[in-house]
Amino acid sequence: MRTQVVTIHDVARAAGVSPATVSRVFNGGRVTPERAQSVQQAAAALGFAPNRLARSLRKQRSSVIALIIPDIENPFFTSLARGVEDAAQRTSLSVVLCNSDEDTDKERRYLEVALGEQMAGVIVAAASQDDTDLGPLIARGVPVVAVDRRPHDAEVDAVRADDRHGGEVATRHLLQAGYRRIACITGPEGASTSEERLAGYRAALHAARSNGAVADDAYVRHADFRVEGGRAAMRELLALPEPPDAVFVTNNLMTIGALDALDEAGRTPPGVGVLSFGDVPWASLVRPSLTAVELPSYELGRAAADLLLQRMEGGTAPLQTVVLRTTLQIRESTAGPVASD
Amino acid sequence: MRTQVVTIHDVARAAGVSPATVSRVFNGGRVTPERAQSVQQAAAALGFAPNRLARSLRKQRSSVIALIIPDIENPFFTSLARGVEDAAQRTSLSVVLCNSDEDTDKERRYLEVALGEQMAGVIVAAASQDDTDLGPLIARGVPVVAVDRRPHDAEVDAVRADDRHGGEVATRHLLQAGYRRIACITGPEGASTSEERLAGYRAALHAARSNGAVADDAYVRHADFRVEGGRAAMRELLALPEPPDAVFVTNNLMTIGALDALDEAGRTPPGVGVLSFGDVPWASLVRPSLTAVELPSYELGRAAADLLLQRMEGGTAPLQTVVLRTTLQIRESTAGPVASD
DNA sequence: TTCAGGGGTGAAATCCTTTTCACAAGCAGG
DNA sequence: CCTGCTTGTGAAAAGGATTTCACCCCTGAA
Repeated sequence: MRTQVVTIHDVARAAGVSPATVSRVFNGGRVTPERAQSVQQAAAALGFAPNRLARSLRKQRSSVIALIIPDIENPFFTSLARGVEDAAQRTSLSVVLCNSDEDTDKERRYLEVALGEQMAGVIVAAASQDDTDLGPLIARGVPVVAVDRRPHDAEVDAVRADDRHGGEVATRHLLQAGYRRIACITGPEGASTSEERLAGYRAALHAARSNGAVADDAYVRHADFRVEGGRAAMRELLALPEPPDAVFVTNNLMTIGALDALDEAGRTPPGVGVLSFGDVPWASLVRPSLTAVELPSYELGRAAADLLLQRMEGGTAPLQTVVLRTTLQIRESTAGPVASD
Repeated sequence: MRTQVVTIHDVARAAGVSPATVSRVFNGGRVTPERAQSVQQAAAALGFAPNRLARSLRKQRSSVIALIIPDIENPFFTSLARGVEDAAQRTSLSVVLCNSDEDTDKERRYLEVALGEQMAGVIVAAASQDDTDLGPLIARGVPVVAVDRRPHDAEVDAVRADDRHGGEVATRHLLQAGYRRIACITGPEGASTSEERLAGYRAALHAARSNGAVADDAYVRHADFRVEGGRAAMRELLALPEPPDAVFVTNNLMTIGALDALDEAGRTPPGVGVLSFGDVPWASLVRPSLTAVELPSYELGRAAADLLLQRMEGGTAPLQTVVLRTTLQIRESTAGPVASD
């Protein structure tokens, strides 16, 4: 298993030119056509593949961009990743995905990798609002775009959904459907999406107080954006002396858990209203069908990548925050409480 | 936005030593404790982060491994990715994920990246049995492990499931449940998993011919391992003059599509038996519950990573193929055809 | 006292490209 | 015929780490 590497020197020698010329052939310098051709031939014959490390080292910039997401098992993020990929596809950049697992340590390591590997750009859905430190990347001049979640005080371009507004619309819908004791299962306290969606929920409830709506923090649960967390939170809510008659769950996976817990307790929507922020994966299989705030996951990725590419091309426009709209899809799970309940 | 990079030289100067000594401090060479400490301090003070490109260039090997998967939106692969990550976690290696999207061109590009970036190792679930060329990586001495799908004639370690056996067991179960016109929706012709699961299905049917089972290739459909493909294939099957009374679908996403198509046609399991190879994501929400061949996705990733790490540590053992067992989980969707059907 | 051996150190080579710089040749215009 | 420009080219520097090699100093054994 010989590790015989073919370098630009070998190609140069074979083609009877200097390494500089070979480099120019591959990078669009001026070379006479015939010479270029003989270089091409030599390279092909020898099976030359440029050493990207050397290239990146010299150019001070590699040709891959990193996408750091907090949960690779959440279809929302994989769809977002597709958006990023498709946008990057049109350039010569490759996308590598890093899964921080909602763990700021893992995330830090990946950020270090991105910095140390001189990646051309970074798109990050931050694991934490506070502990995600984009400083080194920014100081080094690496373009960074925050997507979905916004790190607290970082000076970066951002692409996100209108979380607060979505939360408000969702909660108003539950109120209109006749639910009164509306609970909220939201994500970890550090995440901007958690907070904003919760804020929207609170605002809607607050506005409807005179209407008999119950605004009580006993109905608010912070979980971890995962199935298990949603299940546990829902169990807790169902165990309250006066259980909620509806629940607004701020992410898709937790909704799955919540539905499981409901099922376990023998309750089903819309007897207990269930509204998910973000579509549940393969929602078509779920009965009754789920009302959800539709989150433009793919477009978020797409927009983030576009913004990044723009920035990489040297755009000096002031920092932007792009906010994408969510839309409420009303389905069966929020048809209203049953009379006897 | 100054790109002031702190190099090992700067640290050396600040600590009053040579760059070689700084390198030794970070890589475990012999250095007197006090000197080591002053280097640490200088590095911390300057915010030194080693340039991983330079390091990898010199060492001829980077410290990231690539995992190339064909569909990032398939929970099977994301779970597998978790397995790989968790195994790599215990080392100093980082995992980057590349999504080939079942596209051999995209896959080729990622393989080039892996080669050009001198990645420490590659785990690949090949998009194609024939067009996936691992040759250059292998020639270069990069450890490679094939997972789930096996490229045709590549000389690599492999980790996969007992696809053929699983397919046979699944089909036998459908036969025992009383189904007779059993269709099979399988994946693209190039993929080893498609072929093997199909082979298992055929073997089981063949063995049961005397029993009234119909073994007819009109009941076999090749699709693309995605939801849409499964839906389209199921529609075709339902449009046959004599539609099948059960279907064995060789992957999870296609099963979702098939269920959609059944629903659309007003048919439901177990009236039409449905058996999925690979668990459907969040199967707990699906009614009736689905019989499935459970695929040890996480363990496949884990085992592949372990094998890779072993190989990277210079194991010179002969090439291995690890086959992990699948288990049939019998649930409601294959309870047997209704009498009138 | 001398010599062997080993630990700690720095200078310099090395990894492989890209890019700068200098130079030569060719050509047009004066 | 000479100047000035444009092109094409190769030598060499640069990018930032690791690693080899030579060296010094010290200890322990002969």
